Amino acid sequence: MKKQVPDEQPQFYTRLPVLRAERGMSRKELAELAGVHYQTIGYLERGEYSPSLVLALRIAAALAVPLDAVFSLTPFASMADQLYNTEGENR
Amino acid sequence: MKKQVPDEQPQFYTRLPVLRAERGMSRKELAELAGVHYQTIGYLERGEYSPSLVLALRIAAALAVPLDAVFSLTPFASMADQLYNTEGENR
DNA sequence: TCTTCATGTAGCAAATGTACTACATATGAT
DNA sequence: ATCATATGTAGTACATTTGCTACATGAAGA
Repeated sequence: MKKQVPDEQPQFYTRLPVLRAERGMSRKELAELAGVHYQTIGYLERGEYSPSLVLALRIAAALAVPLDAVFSLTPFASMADQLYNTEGENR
Repeated sequence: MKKQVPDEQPQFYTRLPVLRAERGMSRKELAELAGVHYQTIGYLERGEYSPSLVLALRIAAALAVPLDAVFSLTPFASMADQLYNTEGENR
């Protein structure tokens, strides 16, 4: 069964929605690229469960970025900040 | 149940044994750093099953390398080759 | 309005990850 | 010879992931 409410604090953080938006992909498209069910992408974006390593690797490959750019144990800084904002402490 | 014989071709490749050896860590030590059971590390090194994303991230963190340096969907080139061998095609 | 597409919610069934315990073997040190 | 450590094998139990199906909603367009 899925988590109906994400009451627990997240096990991981993801840039999936951002990266997908940047590429103008729907979940369905990304899912097909990664070879998974399109609902699975939704569950990941909503943090309803955390993926397996191979799924995460396939997603990163489909987005053409290293895995650490998509998933992390610690929160991501906004990419805009990283690019344009000197104040951005986190990487 | 675990895979007794790795008859299927691997879902992923790992440098875990090499990296662990370089650091002179036992599986037990690494397991404690990553917060998992020490048998779990063994299963991963033998390719008996593939980890969850968070476990993989914790292991990479314990080894102080990016995840892509430890796990990959495609085979790794030897680090020695990468460092000393111009012929090394793969990264 | 009707249709399509993207997204959310709900549930079930099957596969898999992880912890844990126990035991076997090899190696190195004392 | 004994002991400790590192590693492999086996098996059980439980939680979680994943695929899949179905239905609801909202937005965009014809």
